Amino acid sequence: MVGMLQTAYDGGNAADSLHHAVIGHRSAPLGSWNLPRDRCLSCELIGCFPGSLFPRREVIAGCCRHVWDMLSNGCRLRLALRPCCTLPPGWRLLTVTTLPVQSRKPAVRPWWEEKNYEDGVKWKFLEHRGPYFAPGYEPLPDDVRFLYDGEPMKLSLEAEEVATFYGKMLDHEYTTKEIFQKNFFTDWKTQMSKEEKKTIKQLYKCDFSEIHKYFYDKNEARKALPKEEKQKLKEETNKIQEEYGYCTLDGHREKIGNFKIEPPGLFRGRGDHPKMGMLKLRIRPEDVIINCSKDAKIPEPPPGHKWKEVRFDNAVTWLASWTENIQGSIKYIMLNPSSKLKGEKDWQKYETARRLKSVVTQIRSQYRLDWKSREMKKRQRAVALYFIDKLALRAGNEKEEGETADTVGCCSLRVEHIQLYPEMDGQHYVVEFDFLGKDSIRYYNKVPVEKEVFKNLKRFMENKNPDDDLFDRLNTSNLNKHLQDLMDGLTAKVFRTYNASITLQDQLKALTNEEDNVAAKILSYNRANRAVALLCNHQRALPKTFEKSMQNLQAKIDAKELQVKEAKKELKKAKADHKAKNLDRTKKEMEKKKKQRERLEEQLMKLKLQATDKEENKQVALGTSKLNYLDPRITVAWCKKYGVPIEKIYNKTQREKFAWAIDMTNEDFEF
DNA sequence: ACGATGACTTGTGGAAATACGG
DNA sequence: CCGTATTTCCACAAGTCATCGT
Repeated sequence: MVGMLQTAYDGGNAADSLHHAVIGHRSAPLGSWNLPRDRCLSCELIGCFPGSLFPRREVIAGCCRHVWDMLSNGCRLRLALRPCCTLPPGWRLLTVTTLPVQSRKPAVRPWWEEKNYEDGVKWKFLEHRGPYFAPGYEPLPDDVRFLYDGEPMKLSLEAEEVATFYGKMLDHEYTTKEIFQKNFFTDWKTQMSKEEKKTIKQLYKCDFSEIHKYFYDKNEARKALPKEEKQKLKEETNKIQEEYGYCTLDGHREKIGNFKIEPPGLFRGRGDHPKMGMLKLRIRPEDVIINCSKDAKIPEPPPGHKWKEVRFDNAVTWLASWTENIQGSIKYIMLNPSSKLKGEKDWQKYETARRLKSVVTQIRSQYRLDWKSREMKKRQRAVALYFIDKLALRAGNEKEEGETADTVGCCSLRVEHIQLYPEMDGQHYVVEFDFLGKDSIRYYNKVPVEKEVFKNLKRFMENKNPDDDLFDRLNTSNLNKHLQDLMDGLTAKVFRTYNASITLQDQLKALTNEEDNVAAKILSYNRANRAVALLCNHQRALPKTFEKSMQNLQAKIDAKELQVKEAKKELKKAKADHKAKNLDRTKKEMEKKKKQRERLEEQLMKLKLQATDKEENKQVALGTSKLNYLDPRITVAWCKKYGVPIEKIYNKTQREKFAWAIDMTNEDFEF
C-alpha cells in the first residue's frame, strides 16, 4: 500500500535540505527508512516535544496534517523534497510516501516504557493517583424508620445500607419486577444479622417509604441550596477531579475517563435480565489492582488499606481494575477519549475501515459465490456476512444462558427471529427480522433479499425448532477467522464502521447544497447522520415531551410569521413615506425596516428548519453513530468545504475526542 | 476445537449543566 | 432572574474480539 502524503515545507537552509528535511528544530534524513517501533516519528518531524501525538498547529504551519498517517508501527517511509508550483517561492514540498508494511504485526505493543529521552525528559511513562473510592455508608438518622409488618425495626448497619439501596429506587419501575424483588431479597438476607433474618421473611411486608422520603427530601434540599453552597460543592468535586482525574503518560498530563470506583448498589440489568436487583458489593482497595510504571510513584491506598496488587504491565492501557461480583467480569479505569492513546486507536479503527473500502467489492462477489458452495458451513458464513454487510448487524457472540438477557446478533440468530415471505407488498423474497439486539433494543426490519439468500435461509430453517440456531455451523470466532484471511485486521464490526462512514460520506455528497445557508447545511448533515443511525438501528423512544415541545415550536413559527407580515407592512409604509418625503430620516427608517424584515425572515427560516429536523429525528438517536461509527475526518472535511463551523456539529467533548481529526484533515479528505 | 478470560469498544439512561423564554 | 426545556456529561451495562490453557 503506497500512500502519497504531502506537506508544504520551507526549505530553509539549502545545503541542509539536500539531505535532511528540517522542520522545527529537528531533522529527518531524506530517503527510505523504517519507522522505529517505539518512537513517535511525528514529533521528530515537526519538532514538538517527545510523545505528543497532537502536534500543535503553531509549531510549524501546515505540516501537522498528515503526521498521523505515518505512525503505524513498523511502517516504511520515504521522505523527499520537491519544488512545487503552488507554493510560494523558496518553499519546497516535503513528500512522505508510505511504503508497504514489512512486518504485519508487532508482537505486543507497549503503551509505555521506562525511558529517558535524550534531553533527560521522561517519556513512555505512566503515573497516577489511583482510583477515587465511593464515600463510606452514612447511617440513617434515628427518626427515619424501617417498618416490618407495620412495626418499626432498627436494622444492623449492613442490612440498613442495602435497604437504602432499595428504598432509593422505590419510584423506579425496577422495584415492581418480580425478578428484581426476588434477587434483591435473596441478597439482602445475606447482609442481615441472625435475628433480622428470623424476623424479615417477606419482602411485601417491608416498608421502605420513610427511607425513600428521606433520600428524596435530601435530594430536594441539595437542589435548593443557595448559590454559594452549590459553588462550594462544585469546587470540591473540581478538587477531586484535579487530584484523581489525571495521569501522566509519555510526559503528558492526560485526562482519565472514569477515575471513580463504582459505588455499591443494586444491579440494574437491561431488558429481561435474570440478575437484576442483585447486590453489587462495595469495592475496597484490597479488591483493586493498580497498574503503572515501575519507576513511577506508586499511588497510596487509603489509610489502613492495601492494594490487592500493583503491577507494571505496559501491554495494557488500564490504570486500575477490579472484579465485579454480579457477572464476575473485570472493570477498568482507563483514559478519556480525548487522550492520545485512545485517539490513536480510534484513528486506527477508521484506517482499518478505509482499507476495507478497497477490498469490499471483491469480498462481496466472493460471498455471492459462496452462497452456492457445496459446504453448508461456507453457505451459512456467506449469508451471515451478507446480513452483516447489508444490514450492519452486530457479530452476535454466543452468551451463557441464564446469566444475561436473551439478546442476539447475526451469528446467534435463531429460527424464530426471521420470517420468510416469497412475496410481500409487491416485492420478492422478503425476510422479516424481529429480534432483540444489544441492550434489548428491538430490531425490526423487512428486507427484500436475493433469491439465493432466500433459498439458503429456507434450507437453514428446515427441520428446526423455533429456538434452534439459524446458522448452526457458524459462530463469530470462525467468521472472524475467515474475515482475517480476507483482509488483515478485518472483523465483523469493521463492516459496521465501514458502512456507517461510507453512508455518511455518500449522503453528505447527495444532500448538501452549496448555495444553502449554514442552518440548511446543518439540516443536511443531520439527515445524513440520520441515515446512518437508521442503518445501525440506533433508535430511541419518542421523548416524553415531544408533542408538547413540537407544539411550542409551531406556536413560535406562527408568531414569527405574524411578525414577518407585520415587518413587511411596516416596510411598505416606510417606503411610501420615503417616496413622499424623500428625507434622510425617512431613508434611514426605510433601510432599518428592510433590515428588520430580512432578519425576521431568516429567523423564521431557521425555526422552520428546526421543526423539520425535530420531526424527522423524533425516533432516532444520532449520538452513538457520531461518536463511534463515523470517521470524524469526513465531518471535518465537509465542514471546511462548506464553511460550516465545526462547533455546529461537534460539541466541546466531541471536539476533544476528535482533536486528531480536526488537526489533520483538509477539505478534500476522502474516506 | 473450544470454553474461559481479559481488554477494549459501544450503547443507553439519567443526572447535571446550560440555554431559553417569560 | 426564575423555571423549564434541551443538551451534555457520566455511570455503567453490554457488546466484540483476541488469546490462552486444555
